[in-house]
Amino acid sequence: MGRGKIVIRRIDNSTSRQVTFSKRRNGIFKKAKELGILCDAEVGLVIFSSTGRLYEYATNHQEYSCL
Amino acid sequence: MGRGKIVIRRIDNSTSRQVTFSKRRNGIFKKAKELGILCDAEVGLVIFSSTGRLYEYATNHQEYSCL
DNA sequence: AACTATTTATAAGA
DNA sequence: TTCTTATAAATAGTT
Repeated sequence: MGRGKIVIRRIDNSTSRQVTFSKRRNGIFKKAKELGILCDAEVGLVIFSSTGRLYEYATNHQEYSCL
Repeated sequence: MGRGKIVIRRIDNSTSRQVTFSKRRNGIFKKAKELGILCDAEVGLVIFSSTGRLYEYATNHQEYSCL
């Protein structure tokens, strides 16, 4: 989705790769949250960037079943 | 995305919820794969449906660093 | 960091 | 349930 169609292969330019990583990481986290809410699913997502930085998400449908 | 705009809240109708789950699960797995390839990232994704079924994905950038 | 032209995902319908 | 398609949403390239 964008000005041009892209082929899914490693982005060689590291600046472009970092920009795309940032945009798409946000996108997939949003999708994960939506899936959890819409479909009452539990979702865990863990991402390591190529520089080794960690990003993570997990659904938290608060049940408090033991209170 | 679709014929109408939706609000992000739990889908009450279980048939609709299942259909949406199936569509969006496919979508997010595709996004996970693309992110891994495009950005050379490592991605792990685990999803439990509301019926308790497990779906999972992890990148596998084959390195064979110890061969 | 914004913008926007375009591609992609998908909600609703068949 | 698989296919279609109108429309919403994501995002690639640009500024």
